[in-house]
Amino acid sequence: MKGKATSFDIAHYAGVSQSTVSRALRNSPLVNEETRRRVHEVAKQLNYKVDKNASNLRTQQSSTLALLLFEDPTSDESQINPFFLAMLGSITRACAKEGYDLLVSFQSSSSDWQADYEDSHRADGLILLGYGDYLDYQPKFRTLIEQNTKFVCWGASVDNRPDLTVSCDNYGGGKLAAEHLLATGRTDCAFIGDASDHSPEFFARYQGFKDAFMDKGIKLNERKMANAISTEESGYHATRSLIANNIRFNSLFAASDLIAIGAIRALKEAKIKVPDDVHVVGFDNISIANFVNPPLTTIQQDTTLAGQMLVDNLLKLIRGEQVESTLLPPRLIIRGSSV
Amino acid sequence: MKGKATSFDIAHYAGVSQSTVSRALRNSPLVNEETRRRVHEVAKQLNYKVDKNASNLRTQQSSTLALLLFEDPTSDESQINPFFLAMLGSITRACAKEGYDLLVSFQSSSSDWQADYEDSHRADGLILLGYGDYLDYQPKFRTLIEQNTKFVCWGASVDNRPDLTVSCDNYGGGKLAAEHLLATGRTDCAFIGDASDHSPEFFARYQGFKDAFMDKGIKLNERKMANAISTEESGYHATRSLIANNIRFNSLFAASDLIAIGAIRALKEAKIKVPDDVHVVGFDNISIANFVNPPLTTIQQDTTLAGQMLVDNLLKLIRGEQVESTLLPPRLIIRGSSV
DNA sequence: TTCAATGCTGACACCGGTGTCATAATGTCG
DNA sequence: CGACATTATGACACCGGTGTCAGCATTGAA
Repeated sequence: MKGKATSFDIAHYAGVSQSTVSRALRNSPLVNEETRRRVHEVAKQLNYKVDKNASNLRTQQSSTLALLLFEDPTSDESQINPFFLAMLGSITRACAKEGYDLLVSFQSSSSDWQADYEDSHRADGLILLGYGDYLDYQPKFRTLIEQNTKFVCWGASVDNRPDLTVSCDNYGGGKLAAEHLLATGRTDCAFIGDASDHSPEFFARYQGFKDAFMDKGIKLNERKMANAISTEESGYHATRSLIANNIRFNSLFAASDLIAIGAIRALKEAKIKVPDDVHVVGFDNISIANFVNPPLTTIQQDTTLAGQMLVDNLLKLIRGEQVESTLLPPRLIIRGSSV
Repeated sequence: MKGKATSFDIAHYAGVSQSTVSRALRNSPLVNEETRRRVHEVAKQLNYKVDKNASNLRTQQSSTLALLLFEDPTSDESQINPFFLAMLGSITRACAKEGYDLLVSFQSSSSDWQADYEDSHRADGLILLGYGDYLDYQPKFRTLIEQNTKFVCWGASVDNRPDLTVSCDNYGGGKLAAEHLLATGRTDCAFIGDASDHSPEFFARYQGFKDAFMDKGIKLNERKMANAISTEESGYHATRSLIANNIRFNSLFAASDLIAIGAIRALKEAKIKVPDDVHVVGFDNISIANFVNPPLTTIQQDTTLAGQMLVDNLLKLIRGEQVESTLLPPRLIIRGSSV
């Protein structure tokens, strides 16, 4: 037998027609039990596997999803945000559970995506993942919707289409962080992140945080804020600039764990003790968080659930079913950096 | 226009035959420049994308590679080894550079792989990634070779087929670690990892380490060894058991960074200071390594190069070209845990 | 006995491209 | 001017499945 076996080969050896082979292998109720068994038997012997290309071509679907991972262009290419890697893991598993394959692609430039996976029938739908820059993405989202491309995205919301988004309750998470710091009595708080509306997720975290303080009648000092993107480096520099400007605080909320880790480095360097002098709270609960010194108190996002929801919602969209907006509950993880 | 445009639609609007469209879009030299331009023009207007399934079916190749990631079954599913995630990143990028898509799949059980990606024409070849259990994998490797499946693997070597493996020079890396510890005068050394031949990579690291000590006339004490798989937990427990058995040492070589991080936790818990009392050296240079306390001295594996080599070699195999065994040079990264 | 219903199977068109071959148009040279 | 090479194009088979429809045998009801 040269080359791979085809359904015709199976048909030949099983003494039936190719049509019957196709039906038998998909366990169609139309075929006789005895025939079905024989066909399966032969197929196994010849190590036959259905040709996905032929099958996909005929059925016009690929049972494959594509994951587009948007990286912060400023970050080092080998240093992918561990939070997204955790998401990648859960998405992969969710896909496998649903019998879908997953194509993974890193998108470095936000201007021209390689979003033709669906057009070219390589994937039935797209999952977009990244700390979104809300403003830049909208035009592209519109194009995707116009072309009737099925997609869901993490975090960044899509105008008028809340059903396309799965995200953590960032606002609620910010509140949790604030309430924890308030409970420990550290009310003089700094914020490192991006409180502009460019980064909607960070913005929501900040809002929740601020509002929780407001509820207690405490107003955050705007001067005790510094912008940072989600990298250790950026968190380090932002915190250093606060310190350099002689800004004092006894607690710090970072918009992500990576930022928090950078902040701790800056604090240590300035001989400011964590948690004695400053309590630190991060966001994400990436795996490193437990191993830094001191272990980082943080707001956990349930990546397993998130991946599952992204995949579930996307499959529903593909099947044309109704999807509801999805907001996942965050959870406070208390560790050494704040007690 | 209902549904997606096909090459026949382009043909219609460009006033040529479908054959010509196909040729024009692939920039065949057979088609007239003017015709080519017109076809491209129409295709762009209709947002036409070649149907990958049809194309793949005809050409019998998929311009897709599949990555099978083998997880340590004992590790928590949400905690994927960061080293592999770094590899995943570089492999993805290498694939993109070569114009290949990448299918990602996690394999949890080592007994029955989902290795039918090639049989079903979903991928042209496989990349196997994991801290391999040499003995278990060999039969499966043989099957793959028998079925003429194109694959390369990281770390684990394949009987008689060195060309199928890309790995770090683990032996040399072990030596580097040893020489560094020797240079700092810490000759009373413990090893945490797996020095059996079940884990060939760890074994090679240990061999190199041991031999470097031998070269200086120092024989490692077999009692100062503990088995661990590549997780923080496992490293922690292994180290704790050494301490519990009252085994003393002034330096420690861990077969991986995760193990080293666990070891440091155990040491700290026992009030043993790093690096004052014990120097610690890990292996991998995962991104966490720089952020633990103290920052971890380690042996770096060049994941960018590794990913590139895996992809390059696999593509060569697919094209039927000769491939040579590939051993990547490790590099010592000195940080606070050993100075 | 006749006809309809049921169960099972085979023939065949079709999915949307790619590659081969035939052919028409144009140019070149002795 | 005829023989032939060159260039550009169209017709058509083909990749390996899936879905539809027709056909045949068997069974049951009228």
